[in-house]
Amino acid sequence: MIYTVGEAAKKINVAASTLRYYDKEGLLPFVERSSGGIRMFKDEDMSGLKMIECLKKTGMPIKDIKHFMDCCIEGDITIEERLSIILLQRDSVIQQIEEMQEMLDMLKFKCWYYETAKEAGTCAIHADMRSENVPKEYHKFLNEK
Amino acid sequence: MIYTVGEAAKKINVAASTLRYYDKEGLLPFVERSSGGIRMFKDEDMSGLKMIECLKKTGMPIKDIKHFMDCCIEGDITIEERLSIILLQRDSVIQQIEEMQEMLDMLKFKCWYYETAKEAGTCAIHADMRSENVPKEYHKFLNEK
DNA sequence: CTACAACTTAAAGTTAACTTTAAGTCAAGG
DNA sequence: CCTTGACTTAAAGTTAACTTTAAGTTGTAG
Repeated sequence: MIYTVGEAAKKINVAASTLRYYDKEGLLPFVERSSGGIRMFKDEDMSGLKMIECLKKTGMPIKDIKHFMDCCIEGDITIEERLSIILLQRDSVIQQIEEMQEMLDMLKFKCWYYETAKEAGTCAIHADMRSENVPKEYHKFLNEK
Repeated sequence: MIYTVGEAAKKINVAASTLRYYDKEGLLPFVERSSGGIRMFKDEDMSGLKMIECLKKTGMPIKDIKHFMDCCIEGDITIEERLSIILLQRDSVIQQIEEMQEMLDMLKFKCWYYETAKEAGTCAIHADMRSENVPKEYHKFLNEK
């Protein structure tokens, strides 16, 4: 199956102009062209696009993604380099998830805070709230003065 | 305890210029000034900064954060609005974590892919790899042709 | 063969979130 | 009182990642 830039873009849910931009930046060295110059995305190219999306969504800059894709084209001599890039990215994602989890905990605390305030009709309820009336998991968010 | 902009910035690990920028954008309506015009961050202001950091790190645009902080200043009449903002942000973070988890799964698969290729000395090992030699959790990443 | 939607490029424009610069002011130590 | 480092503002500059525009080409359907 062959896709044009517009079809490929729809498949991975980005704008066609984005794929053209990626191509210009060298992220798509694997994409071939028709005799008339039209980009032809093969099925195997789509997994390349998914890899790009994965690296992009996990915060890798375009330039670093280009480097990785260049390594892919270079072949087996870059296996170790690619492995170490992916290992670093994996660790980065683990950290990002941890940080997001902390942020989620804070937001959950704030949900509780505002739900409690809503019931009471005022945020003042929290000014003299006693520790034992605050769920344990939220204690770390209480203002230490 | 009172902090200057530089001290407050250090405490939450951002640049002082960033806090001045936030102030200019209206994110810090709670910060008071000395008679000479110097910003004075109180201890309670620091938890406001932490809230801003939380919203920023979870992808909320500066303008929306400003709106939230404005609501905080407005008082109890905005409790429901603040609650619904936080609920939406909480749901957004849950989705973001889910997406990151999917990306992590893909990166773990790629780690396995390159570790296997490294041992074999070539990525070609994956061309005719049989499904039963691929760990189950990675089956979803195998190219369906 | 012609129309037309979707493709092509280069170049300019956009947006968000800062960061830097320049010129000047504040406040604490000696 | 004076120096000095950190503060102040307004305005300009930066960066990344696109997006839009303009002018032209390709390829398919009728």
